[in-house]
Amino acid sequence: MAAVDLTTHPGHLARRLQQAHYLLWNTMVSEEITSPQFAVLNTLVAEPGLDQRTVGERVGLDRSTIAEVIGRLIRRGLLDKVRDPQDGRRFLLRLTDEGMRTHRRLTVRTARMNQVFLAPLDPGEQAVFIELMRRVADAAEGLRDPAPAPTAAH
Amino acid sequence: MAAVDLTTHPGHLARRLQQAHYLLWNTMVSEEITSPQFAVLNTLVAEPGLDQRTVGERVGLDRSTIAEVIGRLIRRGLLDKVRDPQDGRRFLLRLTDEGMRTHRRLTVRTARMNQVFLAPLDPGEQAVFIELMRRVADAAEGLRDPAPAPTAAH
DNA sequence: TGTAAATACTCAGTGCCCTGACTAATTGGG
DNA sequence: CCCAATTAGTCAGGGCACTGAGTATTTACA
Repeated sequence: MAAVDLTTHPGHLARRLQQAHYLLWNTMVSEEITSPQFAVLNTLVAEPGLDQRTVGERVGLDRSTIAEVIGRLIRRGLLDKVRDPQDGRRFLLRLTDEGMRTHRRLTVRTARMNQVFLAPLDPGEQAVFIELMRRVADAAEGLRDPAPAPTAAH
Repeated sequence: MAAVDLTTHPGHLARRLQQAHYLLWNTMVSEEITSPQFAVLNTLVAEPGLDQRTVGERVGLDRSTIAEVIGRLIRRGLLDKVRDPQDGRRFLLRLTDEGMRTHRRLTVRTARMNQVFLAPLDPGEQAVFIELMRRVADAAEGLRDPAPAPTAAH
C-alpha cells in the first residue's frame, strides 16, 4: 500500500527513454561508437581545437567523464590531443581523418535512428516533445551551481 | 562543416534530462538511495514477494543490473532475499521494516522533486510531456526483442 | 524416465556518470 | 616579484546499464 505509479514520474521515464535510445543506437548506428562519443566528435567538427573542459561543457559532461570518453576516442585513433603552447594546463583536441570519416558515416545513420525513435509521435508531437525536453533540461542546467550569491552588498 | 545540432536529437536530450534528474534527486531526495533503488522499493511495496527477474521487468532493468541494485539494497538492510521453496531458481524479495520506512520517507520528497523538475512547464505542458515520454519509451520497449515471428503458419 | 530446452541467477568486461581529493600550470593582487 | 586563488586535468571510488558466457534448477517431450 502507498506505492506510487512510476509511469507518472518524469525521472523514471527519462531513464527508460535513455535506455531505449541506448538500445536503438546500438542496433541502428554503431556498436563501437557510443552516442556521447559521437557528440564529442560532432562538437570538434564544428569547433576544431577546443580544449577538454570546453568540449565537456558543450556536450554536457563533467571533467572526469569527458576525460574517459576522450581517452577512448584517442585509443581508437579518432582524436588527437596536444598541449596548448599558450597555456600548459590545456590539451587541444582535433579529429583525425579517421575521426572525420567516422563522424560523416554515423551522421547519416543517426538521422535515420532519430526518425525511428520518434516514429510513435506525429510530426507536430515530435516538435513539441523536443521543445519540452529542451526546456526542462535547460532549466535544470541552471540549478547546477546554486548561483554565487548575487553580489549581495547589503 | 557538416556538424549537427545536438539540441534537436531526442537521444541527446534524453541523456541530459536524465543527468538533470540525477542531480536534482541527489540534492532533493537522497544521497544514499538512488532513483532506481527507490523504484525497486516501490515495486516491492505494491507487490511483496516478487522474484528478482520480475522486479527488473517492472522497473526496466536487465537481469545483471537488477542483481547489483538488489545487492546494494540488501547490504543496506532494506531488503530480504530468500530462495523460493517452490522453485529453487528464484529468490523471493521482501522489504524489511527499515525498507518500508525508507520508502515512505522518500515518497514525500520524490513528489516535491518532481514538481521542481517540471516547474519550467505549465500544468498542461507537464501532462503532455509525461504522455509523450511514456509513448516513446513504451514503443521502444516493443523493439527490444525482434518479435518472435508471429506464429507464421504456412 | 531421461535428457534437451528453457529459466533464474551469477560473473567478467566495457562504458557512462558523478563526487571529492589531488597535481600542475597560470593569473592577479599586494 | 611572490604567493594565494583559480583553472585544467587526473585519479580513486561508487553506482547504473548493457552483452556474453557460465551454473543450477525446472520443464517438457520423446
